[in-house]
Amino acid sequence: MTHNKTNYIERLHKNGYRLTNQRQVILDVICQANGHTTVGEIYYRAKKFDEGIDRSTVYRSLDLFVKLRLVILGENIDGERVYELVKEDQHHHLVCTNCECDIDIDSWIVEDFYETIRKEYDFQVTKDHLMVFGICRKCSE
Amino acid sequence: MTHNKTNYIERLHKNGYRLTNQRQVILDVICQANGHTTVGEIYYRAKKFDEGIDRSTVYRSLDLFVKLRLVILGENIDGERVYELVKEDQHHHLVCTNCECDIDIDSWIVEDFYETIRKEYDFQVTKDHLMVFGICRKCSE
DNA sequence: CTTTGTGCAAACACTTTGCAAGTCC
DNA sequence: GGACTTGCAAAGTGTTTGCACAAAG
Repeated sequence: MTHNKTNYIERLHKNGYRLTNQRQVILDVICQANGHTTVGEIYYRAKKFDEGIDRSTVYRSLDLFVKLRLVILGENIDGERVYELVKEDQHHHLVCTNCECDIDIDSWIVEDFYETIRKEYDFQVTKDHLMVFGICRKCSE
Repeated sequence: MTHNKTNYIERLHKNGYRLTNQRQVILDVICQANGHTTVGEIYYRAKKFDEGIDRSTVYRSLDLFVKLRLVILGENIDGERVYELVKEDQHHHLVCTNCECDIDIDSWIVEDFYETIRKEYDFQVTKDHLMVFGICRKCSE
């Protein structure tokens, strides 16, 4: 687990929520996935740690985590929701539609892009997590 | 209707598909919407022209239009599918999450961004239609 | 011991599919 | 006429909700 335990326990408690075993498991699973994971995958993996866990619990926990900004909600190219742990540094992704690999990109590239948009159109981009789809080097060879 | 009739009839016929009244209506409706429209909205509007039209027909037609590249499939910030007529020039969008306005942006801005990604990561972006969410000038005042 | 969270089951919304009847070319 | 399309109905998915019981603090 690379995620900081005390940090998210605190975040929950401060906001009047409790740390349950299920929430623990779900966070761990998202962390393990180390990238973008779908609800189905999270549920499937969570079952290995807690056989009795329910889909609704997964949905409810994910909603909560997003609200508390512990995880980020995005979409993959099929339009499915994908979840990912929040990290300290903003980052963005290049997702290959062929091999499904996921390359983190330096945020300056995206920042520059957003900055240009702000200058040209006076438009403040709020989405802090961009996913760009395409073909990676390996797959284009 | 700003869309070119002969053009899409030809496109259909060339690929062995027929122009039905329903398909006509659906294309017209997307054209009228003049921006991104959801399936629900398309269905709702199409009903005004053809009371008997079925949801499945809308879905099937949209799939076909996307396949024939007559319309583009995207997602709005809620993850819903949105459809839009293909225009000659590539373009991209700034969508305000507050007032829901939709600003077309010059494609050079996006091209530059994609080009940087290609140079830095050898990654060929394939998505030709980008939607960036944020707050527009009016709403930020 | 009080409040929050869970599992269960049912409801919901959105999308897809098989098929007989209808329609375009 | 023959292949392509449609409407209908039903089945799939994925997600949300109400409620009684369980668990956290």
